[in-house]
This record gives sequence, C-alpha cells and structure tokens, in this order.
Amino acid sequence: MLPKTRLGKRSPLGALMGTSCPTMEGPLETGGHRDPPGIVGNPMGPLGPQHLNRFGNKLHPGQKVYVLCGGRESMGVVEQHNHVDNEVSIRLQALGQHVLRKLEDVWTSPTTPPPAAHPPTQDPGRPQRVSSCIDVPRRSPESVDMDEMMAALVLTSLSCSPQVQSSSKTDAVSGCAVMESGCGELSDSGSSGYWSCDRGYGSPAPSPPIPETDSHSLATPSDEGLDMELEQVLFDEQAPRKRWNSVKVSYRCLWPNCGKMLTSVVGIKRHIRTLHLGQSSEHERCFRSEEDFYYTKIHQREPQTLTPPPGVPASSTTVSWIACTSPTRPSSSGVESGAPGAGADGDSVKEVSPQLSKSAPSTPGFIWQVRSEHSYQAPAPVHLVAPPLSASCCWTTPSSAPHPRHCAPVRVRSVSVGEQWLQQHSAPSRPQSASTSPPRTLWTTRRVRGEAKKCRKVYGIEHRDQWCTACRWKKACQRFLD
DNA sequence: GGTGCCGGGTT
DNA sequence: AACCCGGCACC
Repeated sequence: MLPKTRLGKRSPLGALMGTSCPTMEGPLETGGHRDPPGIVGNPMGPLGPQHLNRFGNKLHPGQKVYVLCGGRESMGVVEQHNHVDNEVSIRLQALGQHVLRKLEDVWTSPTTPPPAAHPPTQDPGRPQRVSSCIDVPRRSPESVDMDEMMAALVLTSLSCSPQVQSSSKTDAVSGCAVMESGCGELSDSGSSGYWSCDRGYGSPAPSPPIPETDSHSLATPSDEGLDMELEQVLFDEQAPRKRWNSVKVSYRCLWPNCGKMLTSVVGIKRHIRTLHLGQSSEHERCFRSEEDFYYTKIHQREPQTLTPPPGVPASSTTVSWIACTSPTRPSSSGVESGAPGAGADGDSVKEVSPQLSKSAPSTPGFIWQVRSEHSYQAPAPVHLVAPPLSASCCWTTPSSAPHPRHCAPVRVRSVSVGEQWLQQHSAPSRPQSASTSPPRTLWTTRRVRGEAKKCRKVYGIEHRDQWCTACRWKKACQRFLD
C-alpha cells in the first residue's frame, strides 16, 4: 500500500506530471521559442512525405540521405540501419566512403545542416532530420487524443511498481530499440514509454539510462534483481543520471567464509537461502525473510562508515547485518525465555529466534552486543565476547553501530546473557526455542541486592520526590550504585 | 514486613 | 521513553 501511495509522488508519473513534460504537454506545446501556433514543423508539412519521426523511421537500404561529412553536407545511400544502436551505415556517393552515423545526424532532405551539433529545437527552415526527438506538435488532433490516452495508460502502468519494470527488463534491448525507433506511436510493448523520448530536449523528466541498464544487466546475467537499481532510478527523479551510475549497489553475503557478491537483493537472498539456509519447506513457510540477516548492502564509491565483519572486505556503508535473536530483548526473552508465558506471545522476534540460532553462522568467536532494556539499568551497551576470540562476526542491533568493548563487570543479569550464549553454543545441536529453553533457575540470577543505601533509605518515603527516577519507578537504583 | 527491583503494562 | 505497579526475592 505504501508503494502505491508514495509512488504516485515519486514515480516517473509524478515527476512527469509535476514537470514540463514534452510527452504530455507536447500536443499543447505553448510555442515559446518554438513555432508559433498554426505554423508547425518544417515547410514540408507536419505529415508530409518526408516527415520522419522516430517510430516511423526506418531507413531502407538504398535510401538517399544526407549527412554532415567534413563540415559539409554529403549525400549518401543507406546501407544498413541498425535499430538497436540507432546507427545508420551510409555510403557516401560523392566521396566513395562508408560512414557510420547516428540516426539523429542523418537527413533525408538536401539542405544545409545546422551549425550547432544538436540544437534543442528545430527551426522551420531546417532540414528534416531523422531525429530521435518526438515531433508531437505536428500530430493531428485525433492522434494527439489517442496518444494522450495511451500515454496515460502507459504512465499508469509505469507508476504501478518498479517490479513491472524489472519484470520487463528482458525487453531492455528490444525496448531500447523500440524507443529509439519510434516514440510517435506506442508499441504493444507498452511500458517503454514516452518518457525516454524527451532526451533531445533535455527535459527534467527522468529518462532511464537504458544503455547503462543494459550493460549492467549484461554484466550480471545471473541476477534477476534489477529491481533495486530500477527502483533507484525510478524513485530518484531529482538525482542526475550520473548518480545512478556512480553509486553501484551490490549485496554481499555475510555468511562466514562466503562473501559472495551479488548485485541484487533477490540474488543474494536466493544465494543465502539455497546455499546456507537450505531449502526446507519450513524455511520457506515460516522464515522466508531470514536471508535478510545474512547479507549486507554495499554502496560502492562511498566512504565507509561501518566496518564489516572481519574477513569481509570493507567497502560497505549501509550494513544490514542484523541479529534478530534475543539480544534485541536481552533482559527479558534473552534471559528468561523459559519464564511462564514467554513462549506464549508469538511476536516476530521469538518466531525467528529459534531458527536463527539454529542456522546462524556458527562462527567460533562472537561479539554480542547487549543492550539494557532501560537506560538506567546498565551504563551502556555491552559487548559480551564469548571465547574463543577468533571473532569473525559482529551481531548488533540494527540501529547501533558496533562499540567494541571488553566484557566489563556488569550486572549479573547482563552476564547471564553471555552465559546463555555459551550454553547455547556449547551444545549447538540444541535449537533455542521457548519450549526448549533451559530452566529458569539456570539463567535468572536475580540481581544481588545492593548493599549501598538506596534512595528510599536515604531520603525516606516522605521525600519520595528526591529519589532517583529509578527508585521512584521501583527500578534498580540509579543514584547509589553498588 | 520492609526493601530492592524485575517484568510488564500504560500513556 | 517515561511512568507506574504487581509481584517476587532477599533481609
């Protein structure tokens, strides 16, 4: 539901609606620097015999065209028209040479080409270019209406989900050809919309970097998760195209001694699921998202802010290395998971934890960050370092950066978490679960009653307002620590 | 019974 | 997160 509601704003549709979109506004072209109303296109007429737009533009072998060669316009004959690259192989009759020209640089009428390489507009007297730009204003009102409808349909489909794009990425090459070869009409492939056709006008509307996408997907043919990249492109309409190119997102498997890198979430999840977690139906059914814990998202070319686990090359900035086991609730479920009622409430943490403990990387050496439930109960997050210390994994809570610190003499409760860890990992075959958790007496060492005077004794019950907050709340005294 | 404080509920 | 309180263990 979120994507639907948000996508409206951030999707290309939203961007197109919010900006001047030649596609949508094209038929209503305000004129401006372009032709005044009524005088459209070149003198040959908008739909004249030589009018060539991108969709209708197929240059046949033998067709006479004009290109710029050595600063002069030369006539040539089309030998081949490569729609994918949008290049035309031309044989220049006057010079007897073969040249390769972009479709944009080919004219079909013998006029002097403009001095500028690619001016944004076409003057009425200019030669008819086989341009990649749309000539929407020159269309008939009927086709305009039709195009508006179709464009709306296409944009609607575009705005649905990035997955739509990714699912149709197999059409990337052909879609590119379609886009390159014709924007005036909509092909049945549909989703390759108008919005790529405004490139010539430098519109702020987002145009997907098709070539990059192609090369990217070709570079990683085994990846089916182009969704992230596409999502980035689709959602980041303000960012220049460079940015998409400069920050490459990849995903690294954090399973010990693996470190496999994939460029898609789907791919890395599949890798983790199949190679590390196994494919049991139980996994599929109940712990489908467990793979999330074993990969890290990597933005390359960005300064490193977090140190990944040792053994993993450090290039990541956002690390989703999350342990969702009991450390998130160290003082309750972590210690007293066998307490009455502990197994009853089926929150997600408890649902995941047994499986995690079963399938978690059985790395010898393990830093476990323990957070106290209340800030006044423990001085700070404490890492319990469980021997042996050839640590290779660092499990933290999602929101906190690792703060390596040796195990300080902390309160008994916190230590018991480490003891629990030791107990669990000394018997690795035993899965941790609420039903099989050890007897409470093993784990719950009630806090030793402090010998120091507490607020109640110092100030008395009548001066309760002078107590520390913890004492007022019947918590462990914060002021007079033992 | 008084005290300390854990665990959990409420706001 | 702050606040509150039932209840348990210890003295």
